Amino acid sequence: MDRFVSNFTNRLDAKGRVSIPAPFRAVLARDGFEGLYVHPSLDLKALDAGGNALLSDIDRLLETLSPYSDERDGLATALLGVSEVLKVDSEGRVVLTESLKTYAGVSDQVTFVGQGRKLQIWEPERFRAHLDQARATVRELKRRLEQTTSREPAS
Amino acid sequence: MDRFVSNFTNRLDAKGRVSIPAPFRAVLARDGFEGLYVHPSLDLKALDAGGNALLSDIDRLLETLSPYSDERDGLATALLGVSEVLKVDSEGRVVLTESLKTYAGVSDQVTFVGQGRKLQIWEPERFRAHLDQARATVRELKRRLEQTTSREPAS
DNA sequence: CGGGATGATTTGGGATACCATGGGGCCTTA
DNA sequence: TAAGGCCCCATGGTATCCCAAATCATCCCG
Repeated sequence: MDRFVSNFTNRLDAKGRVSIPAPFRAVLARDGFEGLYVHPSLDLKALDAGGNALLSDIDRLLETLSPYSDERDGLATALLGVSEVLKVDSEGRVVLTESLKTYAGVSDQVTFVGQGRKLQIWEPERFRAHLDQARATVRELKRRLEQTTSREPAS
Repeated sequence: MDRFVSNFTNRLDAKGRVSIPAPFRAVLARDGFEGLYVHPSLDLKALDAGGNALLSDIDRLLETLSPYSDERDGLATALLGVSEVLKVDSEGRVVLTESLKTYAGVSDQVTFVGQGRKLQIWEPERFRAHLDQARATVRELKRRLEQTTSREPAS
């Protein structure tokens, strides 16, 4: 398994360190990236994190824009300019910078959420709320699908 | 990591010296350039800086314009003509020239912002404002991309 | 089916190294 | 000789490393 799956909640210690969940560390190790690449999500109050896979996604996105264009500069600023490459200690922990914690509203606990090629870092309460809302959206979508197609519910 | 990522704010001392953030120094060292190449940004009240990678980007840009054209001369003047190659002292500090500081509105602090192959130098308050604007622009850009492609959000 | 027991993982803390910053003084240059 | 640039060393604060304790999960045996 080479992608981030499931979610884990860990606490920050007095020095602000958090353990990256072991399953996620395994994915990162296979990815081959030294450290943890983290940046604020563009539209959620959460952090996106990952390794080379995430980096190359960002690179690809930047390459679609012409050099020296405003769009590209803006994107580089909004992504690379506010990113951090966090060092991982020998126990698999990282320390989030102040600005990252502020952005995500993190204080003493964080929830790591698998997203396939990347992972997200949430303040636990916010993640619960986000999850509830996402489920509601999905239920709504499912209901609409069931109305247009005349198939029976898939449970 | 071979690109400029994240941002750091450092202060100028009484002699006008600023430390280049250590992670950026590491990138410059790998790039192999002696010193720090700096020029005013073409359209922002900030400075662009870097090493050989930035230099070769500029070269490539100039080559796209026909030799002896007014455009090329103008661009060469605006980039190369106002560039400085700053010496880096043994502690990794540089001294910005008066004209560079004036252009960027720098007084006693600067923010170094990673942009991948190059970095930018900002007066901290101006950078905050610029970042807000860049994020807004990117959100808009992302919305457009999501409409054209039917892929899932990249966050 | 319950109770340990074993190994992995997370959490904690002290020591250490690195880095941003400040200042002295020499040496060049005008 | 005065000014400025440059090199070197000193210091405080912070991040990193290494070792130890506690927590948790899994597996095995009774």
